[in-house]
Amino acid sequence: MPPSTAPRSWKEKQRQEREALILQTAEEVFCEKGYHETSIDEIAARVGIAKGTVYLHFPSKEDLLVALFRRDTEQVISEVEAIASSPGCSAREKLEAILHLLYGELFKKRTRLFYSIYNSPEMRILLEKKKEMGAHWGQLTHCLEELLAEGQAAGEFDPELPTSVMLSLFLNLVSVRGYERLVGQEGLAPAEVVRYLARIYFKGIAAEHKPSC
Amino acid sequence: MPPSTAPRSWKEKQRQEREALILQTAEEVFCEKGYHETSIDEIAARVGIAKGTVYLHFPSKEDLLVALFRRDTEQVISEVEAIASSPGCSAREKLEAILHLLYGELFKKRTRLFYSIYNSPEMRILLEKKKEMGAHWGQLTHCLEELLAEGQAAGEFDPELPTSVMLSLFLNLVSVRGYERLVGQEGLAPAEVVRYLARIYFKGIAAEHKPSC
Amino acid sequence: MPPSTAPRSWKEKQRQEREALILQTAEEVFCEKGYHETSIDEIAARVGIAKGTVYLHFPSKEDLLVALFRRDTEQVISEVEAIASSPGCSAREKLEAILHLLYGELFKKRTRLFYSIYNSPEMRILLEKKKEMGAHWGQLTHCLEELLAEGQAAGEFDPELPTSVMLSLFLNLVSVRGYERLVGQEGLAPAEVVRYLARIYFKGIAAEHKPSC
Amino acid sequence: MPPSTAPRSWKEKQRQEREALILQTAEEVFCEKGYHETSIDEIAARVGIAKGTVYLHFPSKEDLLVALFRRDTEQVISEVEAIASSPGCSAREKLEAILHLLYGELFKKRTRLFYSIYNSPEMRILLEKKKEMGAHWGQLTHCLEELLAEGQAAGEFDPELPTSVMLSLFLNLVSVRGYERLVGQEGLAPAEVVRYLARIYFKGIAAEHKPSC
DNA sequence: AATGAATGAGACTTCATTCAT
DNA sequence: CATGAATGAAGTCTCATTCAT
Repeated sequence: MPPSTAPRSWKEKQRQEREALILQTAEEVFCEKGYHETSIDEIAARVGIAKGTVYLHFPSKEDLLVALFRRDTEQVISEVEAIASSPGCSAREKLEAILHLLYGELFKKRTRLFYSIYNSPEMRILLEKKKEMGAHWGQLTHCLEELLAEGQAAGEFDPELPTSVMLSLFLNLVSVRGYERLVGQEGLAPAEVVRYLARIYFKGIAAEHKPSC
Repeated sequence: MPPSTAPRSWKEKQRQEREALILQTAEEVFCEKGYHETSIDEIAARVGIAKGTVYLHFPSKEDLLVALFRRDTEQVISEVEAIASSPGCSAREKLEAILHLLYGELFKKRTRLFYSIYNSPEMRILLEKKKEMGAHWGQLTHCLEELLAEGQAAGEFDPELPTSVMLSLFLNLVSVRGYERLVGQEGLAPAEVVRYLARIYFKGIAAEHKPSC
Repeated sequence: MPPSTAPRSWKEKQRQEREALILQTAEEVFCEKGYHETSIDEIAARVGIAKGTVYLHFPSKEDLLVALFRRDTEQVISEVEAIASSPGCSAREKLEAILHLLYGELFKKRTRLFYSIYNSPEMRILLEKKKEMGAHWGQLTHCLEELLAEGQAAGEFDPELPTSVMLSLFLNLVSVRGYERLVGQEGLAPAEVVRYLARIYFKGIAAEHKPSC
Repeated sequence: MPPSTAPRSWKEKQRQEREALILQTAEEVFCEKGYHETSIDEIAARVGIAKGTVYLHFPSKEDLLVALFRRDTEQVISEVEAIASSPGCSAREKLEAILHLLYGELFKKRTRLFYSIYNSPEMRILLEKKKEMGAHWGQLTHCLEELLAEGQAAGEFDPELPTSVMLSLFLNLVSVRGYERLVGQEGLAPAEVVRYLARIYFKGIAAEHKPSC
């Protein structure tokens, strides 16, 4: 007997797989062409299904975007929270791990659109209409902010800096443009880029004098 | 006889003023609603002219966006270059002045859309189609990169950091989201935000003072 | 062995019951929302079966409407003919009984859609496409026309009036709008309305009593 | 100088003519095929304009129907009220004139759709959604009801009959089906039909005994 | 027999762009 | 020059119908 949270049947499983495939494809096309320049027809064609089938899974194009954003946000949140709650690490180590996560392999697959949405006014307007950004996004920033405050309390980070400023800059360490420029054009390895960015950032926010000096 | 760059006549002057007004208005509406959600009709209506008149100045909606981007880029470039070529200042002072420029009063009026375009895939795709980003944008990044390299050469900045990484991060100091969060929601003064950001950034990229050890 | 017109088996009986239920439900929804605004999905959902099952009984949405019309027409015809062939009644008495029938309890359940179809161009066009109105409907009007002619021959009704005009007006005594206005809004009892309508109609078509002059 | 109610210019005149032409054409196609079976494309094609042009005049297909209904209702109301307020005529004479009006030349051109809408549940639902039926239609029925009451008060009509019943039946004297049957199939002249209908109706509602007998 | 996921034709509607006035 | 009515391509979404399970 399957557990209660598992798909009830093979049909249900197939359904979820197809839904995931639509999301995956939509993400690709949205990234390539942008939300407005993408037609449902094109997504359906790439998946290899009919237009109407997309609407069986998502009631509108907007809802497709919302679902995408939600999926990516939840993915990122769960991974970030896992890192944040790992014991025995300093705040800096955790934040650096998060940076690696966002900049690493995951980046190409999931976080791209996620960050595009974060920075594009067009998409933000759409998501705000659906009241989607608030809850999830707030959860993520809250988690990061706590890590930063924790670091300040522990004497790792400069306590005079407002955590909101530190947070804002931390979020801006990761950017699609930066990725394209440094990894795509300059040919740097993502891990290398992260190392440099972390070096600059954490040195920038470090507490002035360590007591032990 | 007027100089060659000046409007040849009163008519020409009026024409240029109207063009500037259209650009200004388009920028407002694009920022408010996003490029695709904005109709030429709405821009014309806000300016108080007919739709056809917009097309006397800009051959297409895309070209309107391009002109906007070009105007803003040129504006920023000229101001940035003015700062960059001011004598008797260190690289850090110059870069800090540029940061103030981008984050300051100007931000609300001009740089907003400029930065949105920079970060939104939808708009970048459009501009790349028109092959507009390259030249102007390259000029700006080149100018900044030189300042950073200059600083490294002068021993101000850590010479081990790739200038491209420093540049990328410098560009990400300014972000619409950050502005909205810090200035809009948290109520910080732009100048204050810049002071914090600069403090983190320049401390982060500062050269190690090995001599004093 | 069951007689030939009876269901051959329990399965067949069940099938006919389901078919009747679909018809009944379709009638309700068509009346509520109109034919075009009603989806097969909604009918199936209200019956509690799957969409495909509806198609096992009726090959298309149009055929569903046709079957509905046929069912109602046959019902009305059989009842009307029963009244028409009852012995020992005057034409007027028979027609009045028919009026009561159409306006009475039956009205809410069955005749509503029937009359809507009769008066709505949208539905008449559909039925004419399927060549359904002719036969059945002709049977009904023919029956009524004979009663009217019978009444004229018997000296009950004015022989100078064309029976076609009398028939047309008789048919228009019953109307959905009239029912809604008089019974629904004004709160008159259906029987009362029929009494008034019959009083006007039969007085209007009564033969002149020249002998008594 | 044109009067203030006249079109301000030639442009405006042309606009109104085209709008009338669209309405006229829409009415034809709606009558022929029914509202839902008619596409905006077809209306535009018949008028000889592009689809988009229809939308310059009417914001939606529904609004086109509403405008049509309003135009026809206003037309009928104004003519009916003109008759109702003509001096020196009995109520019966006035009502008979109204019947002639509705059944006459006007019928083919304007009143057809008007009456179809009145009797079709599909269209009534649409119009009720737009809250259009109430005001205008109420004005018309009120006017007729007053005439009937006036006739009762004057001793022309049977005072025992509820005016609402008389009104309802009066409205049902005119019907598209009846017109088609009697004028279209039987070949009776409209005026002749009206004469018969009026004869039946007014005899049916006549006061029992004229005092002068 | 029953289901309901999949299909795809077709409807409405928008809006960038053109052009006669 | 300026206008704004007209255009029609293109997009989103619905739903009657089919068919594999």
